[in-house]
Amino acid sequence: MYDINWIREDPDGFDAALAKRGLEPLATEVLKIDEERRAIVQKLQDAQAMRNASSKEIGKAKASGDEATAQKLMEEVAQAKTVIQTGEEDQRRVDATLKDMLSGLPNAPLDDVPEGEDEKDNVEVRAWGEKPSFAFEPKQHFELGEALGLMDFETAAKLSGARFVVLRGALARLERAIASFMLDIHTSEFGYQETLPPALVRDHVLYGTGQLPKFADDLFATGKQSDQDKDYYTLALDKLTNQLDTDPGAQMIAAEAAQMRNTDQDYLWLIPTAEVPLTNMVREAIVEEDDLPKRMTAWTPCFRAEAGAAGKDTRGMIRQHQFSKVELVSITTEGQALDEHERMTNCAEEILKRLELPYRTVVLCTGDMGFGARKTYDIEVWLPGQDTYREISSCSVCGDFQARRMNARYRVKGEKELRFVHTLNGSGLAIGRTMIAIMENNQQEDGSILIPEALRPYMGGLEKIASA
RNA sequence: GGAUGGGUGGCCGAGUGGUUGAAGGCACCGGUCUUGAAAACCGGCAGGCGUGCAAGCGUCUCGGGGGUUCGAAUCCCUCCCCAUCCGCCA
Repeated sequence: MYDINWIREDPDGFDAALAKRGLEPLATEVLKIDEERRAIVQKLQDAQAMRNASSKEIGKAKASGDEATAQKLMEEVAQAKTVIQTGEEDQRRVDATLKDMLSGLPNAPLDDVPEGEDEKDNVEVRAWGEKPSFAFEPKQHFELGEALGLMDFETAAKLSGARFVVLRGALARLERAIASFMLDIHTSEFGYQETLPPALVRDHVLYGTGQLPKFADDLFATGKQSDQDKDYYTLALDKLTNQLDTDPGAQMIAAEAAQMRNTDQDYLWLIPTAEVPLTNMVREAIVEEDDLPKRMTAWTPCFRAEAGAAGKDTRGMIRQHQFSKVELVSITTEGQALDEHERMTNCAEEILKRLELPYRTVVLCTGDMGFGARKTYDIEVWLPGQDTYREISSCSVCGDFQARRMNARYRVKGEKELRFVHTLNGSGLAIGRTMIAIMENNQQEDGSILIPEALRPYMGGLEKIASA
């Protein structure tokens, strides 16, 4: 969410930010509405001031028994009332228009973010590790996993359809081992507090981090009131429409149906990432500057519907409706945010180093960045089976974009002033993709997989995953 | 799912129609005292929006929306949320 004051001060800067995102200029339109809004507010407040002053006078006049004056004032106030009523309606309307307009806009990229269309224009900032060489043709993770009998897409499809997987035995344990390993490092070495948040959240929480209102199609929603119920109430309303004028009973039923349809009670969303609950920990709160940065990490399942992504990465575990991830979130002051971004990215990279997995880090170009980000580093791990780098972590600094949506602020030390916190999030790392990388990089000619040294304590000392 | 009770400033908490934007306490900030600290005492301290160079002024906000009234934290309607007990349940 953009600061309207900033748009007023620097409309060209605002339009330039939108241009970087490939959007048409909007400043003129926004400022026109803003001006309209201020005119409405001014008029409304004048009327309210008059009403308030007169009301006090009425009180005094009545107290002193001056009924004539009181009566005259009351008539004046009655006239102001219509002005107030329409003014309030106008303000609500124009506030909503402005909010709709601004809340659908992606965050402004920082100046040092490269401009570009899509992932082709991302810029590599560093690479680490040596790609393994094989005396044989390296396989893809699903070939290895299925051959081992520990990765089963067919059974998963029976249970849940496409884009799910069943892991068994050592691979199932590997998921747990990787997650524990990551959490241990982030908590004991990097100062993140381990957190176990809910995986179901309310819609305003998703609005806070920016998934709603624009990306509802990428999410799974759950609820006791099903969509069919809603359709039912809608249908009932349609059927009743032509009876409404004549039948009071129909009116009552229609009112009830309308209410049921518009009620989102018990309606929750599955989180697409732990970023959502972790970042929202500070929503509607005022934190002390001394408590920042606040660092949290969580291992959670993540759920993504990704309606638009059909046909991409259909084989294997790369793109699933459910996967788990260790997430990093930092809540910082304005001044801390950029350093924290570098730090967080290093925390994520450190995991790959300890797992001895080659990777590169890229800066996403303006066209490839997520909705809420001002700058994003993607860490891409080398996958020899696919002969390519694949994203395994995404670390973003969001400025105060999410904080404005959440109304999350901090008190500047020694001052009265409140400011919006700055938020950052990063994967530290995606578990499934880490598993894939281990499998493909550490595969042996016989199809077995060497477990990285660092993980062996988490695997009960197991050194190699092989078929029984 | 059933029954009740609630939602007030950073936190706790008083307040049932007229200088109450809100007592009191805690926290925080400044000061007096002290070698220093604590304690004690004095003072300050809600947020948003509008306007103004600023001091300030105005306005809104006591969960959200609507209503009654000259006037609402206070009365009415409605929605949301929370807590407790019972039921169900890992």
